[in-house]
Amino acid sequence: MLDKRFILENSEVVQENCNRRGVKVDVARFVELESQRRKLQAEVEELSRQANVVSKSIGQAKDDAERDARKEEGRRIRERKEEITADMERLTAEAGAIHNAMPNLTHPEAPVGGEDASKELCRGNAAVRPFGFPVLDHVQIAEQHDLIDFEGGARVAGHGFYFLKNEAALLELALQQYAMDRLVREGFSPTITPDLARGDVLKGIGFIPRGPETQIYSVENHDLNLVATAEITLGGLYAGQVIEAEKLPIKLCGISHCFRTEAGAAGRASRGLYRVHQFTKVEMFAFTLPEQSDGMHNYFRDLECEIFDGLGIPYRVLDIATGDLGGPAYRKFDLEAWMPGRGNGGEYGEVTSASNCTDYQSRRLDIRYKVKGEKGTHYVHTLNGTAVAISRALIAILENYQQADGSIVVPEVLRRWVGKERIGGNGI
RNA sequence: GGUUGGGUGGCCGAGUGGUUUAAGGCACCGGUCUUGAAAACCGGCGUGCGGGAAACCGCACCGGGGGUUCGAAUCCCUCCCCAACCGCCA
Repeated sequence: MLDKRFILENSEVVQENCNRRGVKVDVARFVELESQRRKLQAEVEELSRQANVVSKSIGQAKDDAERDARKEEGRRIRERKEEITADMERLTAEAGAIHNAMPNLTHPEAPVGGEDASKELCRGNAAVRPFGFPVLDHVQIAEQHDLIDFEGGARVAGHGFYFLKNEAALLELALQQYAMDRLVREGFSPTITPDLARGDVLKGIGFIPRGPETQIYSVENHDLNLVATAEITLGGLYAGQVIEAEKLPIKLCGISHCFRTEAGAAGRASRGLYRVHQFTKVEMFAFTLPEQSDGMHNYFRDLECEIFDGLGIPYRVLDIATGDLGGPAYRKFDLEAWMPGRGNGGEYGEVTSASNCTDYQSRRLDIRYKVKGEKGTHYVHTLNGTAVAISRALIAILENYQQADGSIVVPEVLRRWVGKERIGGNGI
């Protein structure tokens, strides 16, 4: 959510920003409604002031006649106030709907355009391997080694659910350990987060908890929803709080299960583990001072690169174009890992995403900071980034590390947790 | 799931219809004292919105919403949340 005063004073900038991001918003209409609303608010406040004066005078009235006259006057003033308040509330509702639809401002360096305009910034250390044998995709590999049971998942919970088995289960734990271990050494506070959250928290982060378009599973008869990412719970952790400035930046990392309905995603490339209703993710989150958020964003991106370089997986880094940014993001970097079994001869597939949401989420969640000795408070900046989304990382590992003999080499950094160097093949 | 008690400023906490302009304390800021610090003392100090160059002024805010009243932190209704205990349970 943008600062209303900023919108009023910079309506052309805001309109231009919405256009670039492909969001249809009538900023001029908002300015008109909001200006009118402010006028009415001033009137309401003036009537309140008069009514307060009258009420106070009643306590000191000399006799009943005067008291009754004053009461009547107070009643009249408040009636008029009610009428104007009703008008004001109509304007507030309409202006609020427009305000709510406005996306965040955009980083000046973010490439302008649609999805195709996203710009490749760099590639990882590992080169794409030449395979001298027919490449299998992760579904085939998993079947060969009894690693994933999609049929069992479907029987229990329907399409999009699965059981990880054997080394795949160990790999999930290993990836969690690997990512958490790395982040803790960077000074992140490790957390295990709730997998459900209240509707207000979801909305504050920028998700829509209910309704036909929702990506979120919600629990019947409760204001609770299965989280789509630990970004929701980590961001919500400080909702309504005022943080002392010297405690910033706060860096958290959290493990959660992530649940997504994937409504409307039917037909898109989604074989196997790529697009599922549940997966596990290690997430980074930070609360920062405004001047720290750009640096923190680059830091998140670099950590994601380090993590995938450590796994030895080829990837590219994208600076996401304006038209493809979600509402809260000011700028977003994605890592796309090379998935040799994807598409026809391999494709890059998104494995992580790091967003700087500036004060867009903190305004909705009411997360502020206070500088010692200064008056007033300011909104913090929030950032989130994927350390490891297990399901997609598994795809990349299985497909990139497959060998001519059908075995899969376990990435070196994960061996201490998986307990072996190779899945299948000679090592069976 | 049951019972009881709660929700008041950054924190603790008083406050049963108008002397509350939300007491008091902690923390914080400034000052006096001191070689320095601590202590003590004096003063300041909530958030948001609007107006103003500023000093400052106005309005709103005591979990959310609604109601009674000239006037509500206070009374009524309703919802939410938190805690403790009991039951069940990994």
